[in-house]
Amino acid sequence: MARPSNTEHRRQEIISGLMQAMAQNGYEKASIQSIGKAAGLTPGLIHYHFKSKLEILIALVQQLSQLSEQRYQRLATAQTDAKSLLMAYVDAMLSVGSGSNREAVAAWVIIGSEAVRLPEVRAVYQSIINKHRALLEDLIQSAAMESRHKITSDQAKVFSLFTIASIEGAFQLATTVPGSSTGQAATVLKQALWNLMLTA
Amino acid sequence: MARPSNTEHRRQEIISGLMQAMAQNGYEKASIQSIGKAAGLTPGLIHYHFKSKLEILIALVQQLSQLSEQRYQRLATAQTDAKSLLMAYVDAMLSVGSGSNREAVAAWVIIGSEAVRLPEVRAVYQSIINKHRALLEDLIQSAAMESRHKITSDQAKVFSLFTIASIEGAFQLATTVPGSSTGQAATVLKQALWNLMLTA
Amino acid sequence: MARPSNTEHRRQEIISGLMQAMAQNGYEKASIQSIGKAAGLTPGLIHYHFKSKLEILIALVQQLSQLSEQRYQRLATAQTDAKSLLMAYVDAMLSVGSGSNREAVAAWVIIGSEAVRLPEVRAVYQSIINKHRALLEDLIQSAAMESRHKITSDQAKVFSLFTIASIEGAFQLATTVPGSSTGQAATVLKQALWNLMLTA
Amino acid sequence: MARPSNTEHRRQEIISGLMQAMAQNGYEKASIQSIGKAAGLTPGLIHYHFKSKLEILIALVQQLSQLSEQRYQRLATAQTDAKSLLMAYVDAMLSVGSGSNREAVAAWVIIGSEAVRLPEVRAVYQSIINKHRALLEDLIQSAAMESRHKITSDQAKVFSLFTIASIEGAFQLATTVPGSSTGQAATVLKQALWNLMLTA
DNA sequence: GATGAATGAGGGTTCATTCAT
DNA sequence: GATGAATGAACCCTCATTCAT
Repeated sequence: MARPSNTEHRRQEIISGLMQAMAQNGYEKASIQSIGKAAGLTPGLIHYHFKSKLEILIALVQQLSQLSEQRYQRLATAQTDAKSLLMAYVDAMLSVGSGSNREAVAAWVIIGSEAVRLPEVRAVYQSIINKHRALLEDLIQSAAMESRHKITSDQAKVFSLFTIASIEGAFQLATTVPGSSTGQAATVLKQALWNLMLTA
Repeated sequence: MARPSNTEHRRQEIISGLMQAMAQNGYEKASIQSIGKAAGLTPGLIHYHFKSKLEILIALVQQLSQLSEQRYQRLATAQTDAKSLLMAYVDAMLSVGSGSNREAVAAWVIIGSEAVRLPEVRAVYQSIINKHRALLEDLIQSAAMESRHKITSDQAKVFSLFTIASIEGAFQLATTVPGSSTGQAATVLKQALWNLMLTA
Repeated sequence: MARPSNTEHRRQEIISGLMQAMAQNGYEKASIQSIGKAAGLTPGLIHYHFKSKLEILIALVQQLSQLSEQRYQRLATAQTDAKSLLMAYVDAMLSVGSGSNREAVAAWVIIGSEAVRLPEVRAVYQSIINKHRALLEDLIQSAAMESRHKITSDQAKVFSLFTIASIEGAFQLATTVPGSSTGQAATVLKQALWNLMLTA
Repeated sequence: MARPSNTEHRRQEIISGLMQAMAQNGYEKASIQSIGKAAGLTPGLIHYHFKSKLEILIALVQQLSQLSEQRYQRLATAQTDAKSLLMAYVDAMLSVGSGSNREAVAAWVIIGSEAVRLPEVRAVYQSIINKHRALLEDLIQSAAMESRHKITSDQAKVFSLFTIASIEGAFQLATTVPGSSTGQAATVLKQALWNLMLTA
């Protein structure tokens, strides 16, 4: 009797459409029209599934966050010691190679700058960053303990933020500067982070 | 009698107006009207001094770049050894404290994301980054030589990019995440960079 | 086995839904969605029972008219003399106290203004007003005769229109101006109307 | 040097355009396009002079209120006694005959119903009504005193509201019911009001 | 140099209505 | 009867840019 719902599927299409449009033109210039064209949907339908363009953006932010977390979880299961877990984190964040991921990285860079002005985006962005901070502090403390180094809580916090900053910056450069690769960034960051912990 | 030209002054006011408006609302939402309000000028006058809104943005990018270079030059003159020069570079980039500089940092973060989609901005952004890369490679090589460490050209390149990424990322976090400071970032980055060079 | 028709029940729910939505947002802003939400029905179902939104409005107009007529009939049966019938008419129109009736009054005020522009609404509205005019003229003539006053047909017409105008205006004020009550309006109108007839 | 401002003139054109469009199609259906067509202006220009459509409506409400007050002031200067002043008030409100005034009356009826749902309109509408209430109470008290009748403050209040209701209702009928004229309404209302005061 | 009115294109969003299920 | 996805047109509004003054 009732028509079956395809909302989840459509929402996913729309979110992907925004990601594509955003990677090319930024958020403001990613018009509902262009999102619709990328997703093969009409503007009216997009607003049937999302109340506003901002809501699509929020959904995209959350999805990108989930994907990177999944990448970490996948890499993490293979590790046995704490140091490897920490390194796996860096790899999970920066090992983005495929074509669709280029769009994801570009979208994430743009999200970072939208977080500057859009309170709703900023809120979600901050909560994601804070989740990463907490995770990283744990990883750093565990790795330090494992290798019998003393690290204060403050140092763990600072190293954690530094790690995140390096990753975000690597995304920025990877998106805008030819000849910069996130892969190399991962290698250096892992080295730098470990050095920091040893010399703390 | 012709009145004395105040073009340069006006252009400066307009550039500052864009910076303020952009720090609050991003580039796309920084309307000519809002730039005018921030600068105390009318829309018509803005287009008298700049052909287009994009031209103002380009001018702002160049100006912010010059300002950071001047900060470095000022710090550099006080240094005598190569390591100190390298450290001075990091400090110059990240020692941004005053209120008006908060706007500059926010504007720079937004510029980074506009570089993703606007070819003209990307071109200028890349040339700035490349200038920094070249400078940093020199600084790193010099500092390494000074302390009698061997660093390959490739390593210098990678360290240089990593340094820039960490700085850009620190700007991003400083603008969007409370509790993150560029000052702390400078301290850690200097430590990390020096460690990298020693263990290279 | 055919399921028993609930069309009449559904139609009634939809009409009530429009009344609620209209009282809050006016006719134009009473979307099919909002009517559906107020009635607990889906947009598709509403269009199954009504060809168009305008049709629902027409049905509401007629229903409100019937309700007020029923109120009059109920009050009228208790009266024995012509003057009391006339007063009962005024009371029936203006004695609207309960909460759901606040919505009815608001809806009626809005209907009055929709009658300005929508020919279909205007036609129904006019026929309702004309029915009231005819009834009132009769009531006035009867009451006048009963008390042995001579009233011309023209005077009856004018008094009748004046009465209706006072009632409609009382609705308008009751809906928009705090401190105005239809109850007080009824008292004064009855007094004024009777005076008019005596001094005619 | 500077271009002379024609804002006031344009604003007036726009307000008149809204009045025309509203009288025909109501407020919601009076699109910025249709207002522009009525005024010979482009939509963009309308928004240059008014921040929003609602702002135009508010301006129209205030203007209509001022016009009716001016009509009263003009009639009032010719009067010497209090009763005549009171009657002049009724005449000023209801003596609207010319073609452009038909539009004004229709617009006012629609405004009354928009006051039901738009808080900003309601606020202005209420303040206008309250100004009239205060004026009418004064006029009624003065006329009563002049003719040596005692009227309580409460009675004056109630008569004042009743008068306003009758006027608003007369507008409603004049706009939607053929054969109803505000002129006749004025005659009856004056008679009714005076009777009320004498028999109070 | 400077003003501010004016344009025109395009933006996000709403919504009555239709229709496959 | 009932659902809810889908459409397409229209709406209000924003804005970079132009230009007469």
